[in-house]
Amino acid sequence: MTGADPVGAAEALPARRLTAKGAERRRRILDAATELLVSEGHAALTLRGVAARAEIRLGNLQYYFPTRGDLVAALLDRHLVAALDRLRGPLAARDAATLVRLLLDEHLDRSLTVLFTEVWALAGHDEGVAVAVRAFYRRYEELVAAAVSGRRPDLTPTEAAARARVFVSLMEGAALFRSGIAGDPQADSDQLVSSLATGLLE
Amino acid sequence: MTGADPVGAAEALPARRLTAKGAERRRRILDAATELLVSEGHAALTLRGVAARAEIRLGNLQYYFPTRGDLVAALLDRHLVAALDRLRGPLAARDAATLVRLLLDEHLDRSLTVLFTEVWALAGHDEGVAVAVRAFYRRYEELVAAAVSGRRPDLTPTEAAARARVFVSLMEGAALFRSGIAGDPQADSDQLVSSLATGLLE
DNA sequence: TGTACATCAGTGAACGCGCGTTCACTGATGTAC
DNA sequence: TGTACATCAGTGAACGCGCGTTCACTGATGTAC
Repeated sequence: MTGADPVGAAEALPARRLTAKGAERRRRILDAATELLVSEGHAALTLRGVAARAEIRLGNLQYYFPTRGDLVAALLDRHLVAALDRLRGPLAARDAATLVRLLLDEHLDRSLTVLFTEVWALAGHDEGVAVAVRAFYRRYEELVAAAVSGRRPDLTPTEAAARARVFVSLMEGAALFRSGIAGDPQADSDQLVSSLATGLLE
Repeated sequence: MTGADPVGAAEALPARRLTAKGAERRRRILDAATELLVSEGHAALTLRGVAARAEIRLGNLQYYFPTRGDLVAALLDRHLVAALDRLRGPLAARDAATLVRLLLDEHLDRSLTVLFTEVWALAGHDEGVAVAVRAFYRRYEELVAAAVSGRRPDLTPTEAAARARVFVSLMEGAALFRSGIAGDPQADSDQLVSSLATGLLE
């Protein structure tokens, strides 16, 4: 997937207009691919498997995604865009503690975390994916930095950016321990994460 | 890999004595497999690829690891044990700030982090791997909790455990942003991570 | 020290299977006049 | 409203390839007497 575009850039399909039906089918294919990726992993994400889960023929799938690389690129793009969208609500919260709670609540969704572990693993071996992933986190950090600066106008942009990065690090690390992958949620550490994260924001 | 043993348990090979030469060859095979896993990812970890990199024949590889599952299980075991071993030095440091610095220095090794993203992804789809990974992090947390309790005997075991988990979360999250996967090291955020982590220890 | 034998280590060919991809084709839908 | 045609959508068969695994076999090494 070399040359994948950064977050939200043009999709992987060659220029071609899609009818409403075509767009809907494309969505169903990506839904099926997501399910397969989350439940079985990247190695099990085969074109035949996706087609079967989307209840279409292999050839039809390839009409929308000519190669496996096209499918993976579109899948990555979709989920990075969706993840950024999910951030906007919580980040708009007035109260810092509420902001943190909303973000942490989302991290309890195991399938989201499983998906991101796949993305991280992919980024480790594919520079195109890595570029998109780093662009995603840059945006994530910028959004958090803006939330910090809004609360603490006395901080320099550099200080706010550093807090933002540590905030995101803590959140991503905590996700591993709250999704069942590296551990299961614990009330005491959840509270400590919350207070640390809240402290970074204000 | 269903039924993988927890960290450091018996290896995946059927009971069979290994000569010094056999043990050495087994080590070389796991070295080759590690290189391949880090550079190309789990999907590219094929028996033929490992054999080629270890400069042995496929059949010879299968003498040591009859199935791919055996190889992956042994690889996982080796690296979880090695990761725990790497912790013991830093965790024995007298000074909390030194402890944190030593741990963070290790996280700059990109290949170690890439390896762990693969392990996390694997754990997301394979309950056997997940059991081993959770056991690993339980040990990791216990070691950190002991380091906390040594410095802060006034804390209850529960409080020390919560601090330990948050400490490990922060470290794992920071690894993503200091290995080039989700971002590249930044002096300001590195320092903030250090002070937060140090604060959790004392 | 020699010999017989068990076990360890390594070889090479073959297997069936699922993979991504290619391709020629048919049918459905939209559009221009 | 009808007709011709381009484009969109979907089908089905086939391809070559690399995969994990099986197996019969040979050679090297260790061990018991």
